[in-house]
Amino acid sequence: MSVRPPGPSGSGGVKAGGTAGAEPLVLSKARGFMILGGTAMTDEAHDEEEVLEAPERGSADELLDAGAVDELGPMRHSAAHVMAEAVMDLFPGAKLGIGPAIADGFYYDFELPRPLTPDDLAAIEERMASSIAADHPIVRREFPPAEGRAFFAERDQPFKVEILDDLAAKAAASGEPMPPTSTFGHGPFVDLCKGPHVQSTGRIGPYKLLSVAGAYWRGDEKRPMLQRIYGTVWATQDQLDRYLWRRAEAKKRDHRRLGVQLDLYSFHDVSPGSAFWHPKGQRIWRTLESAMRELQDRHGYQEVATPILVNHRLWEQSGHWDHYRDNMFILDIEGQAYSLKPMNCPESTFIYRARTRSYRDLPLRLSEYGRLHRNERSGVLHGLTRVRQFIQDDAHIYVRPDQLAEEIGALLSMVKESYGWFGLEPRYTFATRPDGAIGDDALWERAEALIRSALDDSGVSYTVKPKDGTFYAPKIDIYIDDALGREWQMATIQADLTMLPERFDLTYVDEHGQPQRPIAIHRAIYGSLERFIGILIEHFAGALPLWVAPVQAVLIPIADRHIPAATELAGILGGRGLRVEVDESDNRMQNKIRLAQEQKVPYMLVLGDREVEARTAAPRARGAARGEQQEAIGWEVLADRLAAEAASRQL
RNA sequence: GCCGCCUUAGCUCAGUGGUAGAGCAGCGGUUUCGUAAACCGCAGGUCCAGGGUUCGAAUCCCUGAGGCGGCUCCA
Repeated sequence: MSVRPPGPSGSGGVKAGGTAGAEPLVLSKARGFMILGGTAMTDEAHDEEEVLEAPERGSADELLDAGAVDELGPMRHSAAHVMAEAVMDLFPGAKLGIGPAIADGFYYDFELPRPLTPDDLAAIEERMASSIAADHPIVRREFPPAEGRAFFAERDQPFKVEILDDLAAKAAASGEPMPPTSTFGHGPFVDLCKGPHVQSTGRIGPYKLLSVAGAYWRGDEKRPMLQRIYGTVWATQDQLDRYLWRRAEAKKRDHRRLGVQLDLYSFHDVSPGSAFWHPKGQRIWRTLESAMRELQDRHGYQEVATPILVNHRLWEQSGHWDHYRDNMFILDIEGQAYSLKPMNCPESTFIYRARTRSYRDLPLRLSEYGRLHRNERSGVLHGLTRVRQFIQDDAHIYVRPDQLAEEIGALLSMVKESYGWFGLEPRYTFATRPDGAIGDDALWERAEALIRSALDDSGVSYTVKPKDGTFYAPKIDIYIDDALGREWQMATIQADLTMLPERFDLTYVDEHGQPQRPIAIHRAIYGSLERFIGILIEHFAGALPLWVAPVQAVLIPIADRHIPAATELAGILGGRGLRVEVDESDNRMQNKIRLAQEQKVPYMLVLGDREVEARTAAPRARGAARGEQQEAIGWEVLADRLAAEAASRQL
């Protein structure tokens, strides 16, 4: 069964995913699933049982960022105004916050006498329709500043007045004259607004209101909580339908849903924000961990392990007690405050200081897969991507200042290599000193300059996030988008001249016998293993590449008499390090295939009388089209091909 | 943490004040099958927890927990 995107067929301008990664086994190309393209798929409507098919190499970006957005901005902004008009109409006395266009739509914030319900959204949508049908011209009007303020004050719009007062204050501070108050209005509605807008409300295309959410006024949790209505609007009904369809598809590849469906992990309220890893999920984990260990071994890392439960004195020394205590789980043990470690870094210094370090010892690369606990506020927990306990592929690298740039270069290449194993495209940011950081200005300036030049030397493009560094170090952060377009931080590379080196008084002896300060690089490449696996599952819609798949092949005996041969083949494949299962159930072959397909197993190997006779098996790739059949292949050749495909980490 | 919504069988969900339901999964039996669902039967429930209203609560109210959508936060 397939799912069908709405709209006319063949008109989608977006590239489809590639084919299933099945070159060694499958002669004809498996059919890629066009998750965005307009290729109409078959079948009647299925409700609960829709199978999510993966665009094999489709990225989250393709899934959500399809379709040009920029030219839709004015229309979306106008739609926000029309929605505000409708809300003012239905809720007299509503106070308006702000209402911008955003990617794929718009929102508007309101202060209302009561919470909105889904029925309200329907009523607002309906009221919007009449304003759009009336095709009111959208007109800009300027007022002298005082008049503008009075206009919104008279209409009892305190948030608008606050915005104007802030503009006035800013103008006064800079000595510039206060600009005139710009408004846009249509029909009876007037809003403080710089524009631009479409010419009239009739130009607003098909729209839909999506959700209501709370949002602090001006993003400040000390200010009132407003009600934010999110909506989407497009130039054509077809575009709107497609957007809604894409949204539904993205939801289907949510790792929280797929984790249950694929039996990888679960969450239980006895430990909110912490995953229970099932056998198959743990296999994914081990695969990723051993791949990273291998990469680290090649790059001269040494693995260490440090305690999880630590006396708070350590955190006082590191600065966490002052800067991070709210996020730490603290326990009283015989009258002493202990904490579950939220980071590995301070403890690595004990290993550094275990003996006198020579300049010849550096770089000293200590890696650690330690379990970390962070007390995240309940409202922010989110599947595997925001948890309270997790494991990082962490490392602390102690270098001489002259070695920093080269080491960062090596790290960037490790990121590139390992993300390439999954076809992920990282985005880089450079985060600078935040307010309230520890350490003196000179060290920060030096650290930031060193990172910046390492970044420039490496040739990667990056954006700067001012004041987004940690309290002890500027950093390079690497981001990925998930299936729903949310951005997640993955890898991080931090150049620490202050916390570990200064607060723990780390030294090495230079070639003149003098003590010197090393620099500590904190880095994690996957970042949190939990988060990385969650993102991977969404990226591949659960259809993990052969080398990561928890079950790489299911052997399907057609009848019970074929089970012994299937078991024998499973032994051969297992002997080659492949993870395989034999389906010994008394299901019919078709059902065995269906179940393996639903579990997104990369290969199904069918054995019937012909195959058992010839000691072959008929391979079927997960991406194969319905009805597609492959020629049987001899067991040894099959084992060679599968093992080679897994070893090469082919996508 | 804040605002709103949600929580019924292992999973997906129906049930809006009057005897707790379906499909899938599970178990038993029959079937041994050629590329995405064989057939018959059985069993399965603290209707999230606690309190209240009512003759009677899965259903209405209150409190709490967890989840979802956002906001804030995210070393």
